[in-house]
Amino acid sequence: MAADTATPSAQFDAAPLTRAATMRDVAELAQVSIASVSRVLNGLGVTSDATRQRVMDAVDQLRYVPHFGARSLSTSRIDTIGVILPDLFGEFFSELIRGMDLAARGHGQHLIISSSHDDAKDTLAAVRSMSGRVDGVIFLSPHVAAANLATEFAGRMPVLLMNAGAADAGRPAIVIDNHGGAVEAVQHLIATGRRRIAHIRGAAGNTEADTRAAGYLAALGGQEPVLVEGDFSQASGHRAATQLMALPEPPDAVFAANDMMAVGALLAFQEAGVRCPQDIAVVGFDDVPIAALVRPALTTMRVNIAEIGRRGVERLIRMVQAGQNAQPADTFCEVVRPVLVERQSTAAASTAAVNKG
Amino acid sequence: MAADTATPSAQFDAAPLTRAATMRDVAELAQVSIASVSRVLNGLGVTSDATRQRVMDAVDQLRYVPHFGARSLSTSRIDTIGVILPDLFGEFFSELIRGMDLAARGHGQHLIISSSHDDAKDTLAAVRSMSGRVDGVIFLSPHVAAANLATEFAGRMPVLLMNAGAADAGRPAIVIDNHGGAVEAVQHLIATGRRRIAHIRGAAGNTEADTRAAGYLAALGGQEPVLVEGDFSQASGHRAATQLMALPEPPDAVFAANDMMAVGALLAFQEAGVRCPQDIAVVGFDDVPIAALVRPALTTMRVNIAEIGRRGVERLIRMVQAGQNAQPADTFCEVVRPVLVERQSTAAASTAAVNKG
DNA sequence: CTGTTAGCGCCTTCAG
DNA sequence: CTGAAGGCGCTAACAG
Repeated sequence: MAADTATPSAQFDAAPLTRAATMRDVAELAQVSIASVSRVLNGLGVTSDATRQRVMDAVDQLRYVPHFGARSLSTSRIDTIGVILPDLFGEFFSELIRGMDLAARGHGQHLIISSSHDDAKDTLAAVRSMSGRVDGVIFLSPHVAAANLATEFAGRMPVLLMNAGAADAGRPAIVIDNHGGAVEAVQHLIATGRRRIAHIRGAAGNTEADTRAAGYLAALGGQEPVLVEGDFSQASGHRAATQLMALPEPPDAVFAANDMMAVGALLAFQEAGVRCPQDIAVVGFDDVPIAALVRPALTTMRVNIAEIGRRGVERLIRMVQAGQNAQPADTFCEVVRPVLVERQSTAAASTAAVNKG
Repeated sequence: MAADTATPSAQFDAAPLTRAATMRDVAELAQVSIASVSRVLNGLGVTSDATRQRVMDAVDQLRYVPHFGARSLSTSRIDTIGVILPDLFGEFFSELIRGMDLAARGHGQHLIISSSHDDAKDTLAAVRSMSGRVDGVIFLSPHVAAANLATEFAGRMPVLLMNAGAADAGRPAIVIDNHGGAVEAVQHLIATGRRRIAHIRGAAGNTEADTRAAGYLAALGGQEPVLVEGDFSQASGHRAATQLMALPEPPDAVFAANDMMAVGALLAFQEAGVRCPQDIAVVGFDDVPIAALVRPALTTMRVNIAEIGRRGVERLIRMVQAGQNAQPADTFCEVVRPVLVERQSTAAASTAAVNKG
């Protein structure tokens, strides 16, 4: 181990703290040219072992860190991707970022994020403030029409849409297969012997709600639809379930458009003495953590959020690289299928009896 | 292919898509000097209305966006703060980022985050890859000792610690008052008439667990301590509760070191026919969303995570600014107190009878 | 293998 | 009020 503070030879560099060390400082200390320093640092070109060693020593001693802005200026690379998010639900948000960050890091990219944008104006401002410092943007805000984006970014930087409803925007997108997921949920209920399946849907006008409801209707087969509207909140699920129980011909199964409403419904049934899954089966959507914690544990359609985030980042990186090579962009829409997670809330009649806690 | 480098001025802006517009392009289009463009864009110096207008028009037309790297190079500012996180629990993560992002945006700063670092090596790599592109770093990883950080960053850039246990690192920090929170939780149980209070603690060695357990012991007063160890998971809470019920003298109240263990305990009591809050009261810690959804709803110590994130960012920004003015750094430890949220799980005997669903 | 030399895009004195 | 010119730190040709 060498001396800590500066105590070099002839010339005194006793005050390196005044200013961040620069490549030139390293070059001087190592007695080489700055070009050599650059080569060593970037592993490009060829350098003698001796030179490399001297440079590395100097770097350590000076605690040199390359100036990002300068590098970016001369390479015209940013190695950063931006993510613009709406006001997202806890678990979703963190899982998404986890997946994105993992992928980004794996590709030597940084992630700069801007969250909680609940109106179009706000969102657009975030986008603007990002441009110039990111190679591309991933977009999850449902508040800005794809059209706005198109004009804002036309030919400027790659944009990947991941908002629900971006399916046919004619731009690169990754979306969750809400329709397919709903179909599978209903089919599962049918397969486990349920004969009167209701749907607690999300608010009309919400793309996700609409698509899931459409899937429900499509999968019903000959059964008569029973629809109640909620708003994705637990309370609305509770209310909806109460309505369902009051029907002259109550259902023996419920497909809720998301887990929170399903949980609300479970509580309502419990309070009313309606047993789940014996008297009524319940399926949710999303597989939020609480789905596994409620009793009975909730069967649901799991959306692998982290995976979606990872895919998004990798896709965007490809787009960025393609853009640099002036290759034609891929503007198709990638679809992610939710998978069924079976738990107690839809156990079939025979096994249902076993349900205890 | 075609190397049409020179595009004489007489022509208009037919092909600006080849390359991002630069300040020089704007200057030419607006028929002014680069300096004027800079003045207009930054609102510095003085410019005639006419000039300003011409510049703005050109900016719009060219969709000019300043090159971040170039600006950063000449101003030696980054306007970005880095956040390094461990593998965080869903809700905590998202709330924290929400608060941070809000504060950062309010100060014209960007947030670059790196998450899911579960070992020291990984964490350090993340830190390194950030240095040079952030003005300062907020640190939440418990895996890297403050000492490592100190040497890694000594005098280079401001670092704010927000990991549990950073209280006496002698560096700027913001921590949650785990001890005080635990004390308040226990006092609440005492105040509502409980006379034998057990604690389900987190794993020994975990700073948070240790501190909360210490708070429990300190608040007990004359009561005899009853300690069971868990690991912050719901399952461990379930096991711990089972152990407690098997005691010759079972407790009439439980303070769990976090909500997930409290939920596990609630389920265990429920399965065993032990009524909450009539037979036993339960308090958690954190106030995760599920705390309000379980039945009975869980009394807990709420930690305002978003607020902590906001504070952290604002503090770091102050540190950055102070550092630029070479002012003495504030290296004290800021403490955030959790607040008690009363729900059904600790209702006193008299009101407990009302509890129904 | 190594050093010299232009810029990258922008800000900022300093003259006019 | 405006323009010209130098430099921020780094990379990437191009000579030696």
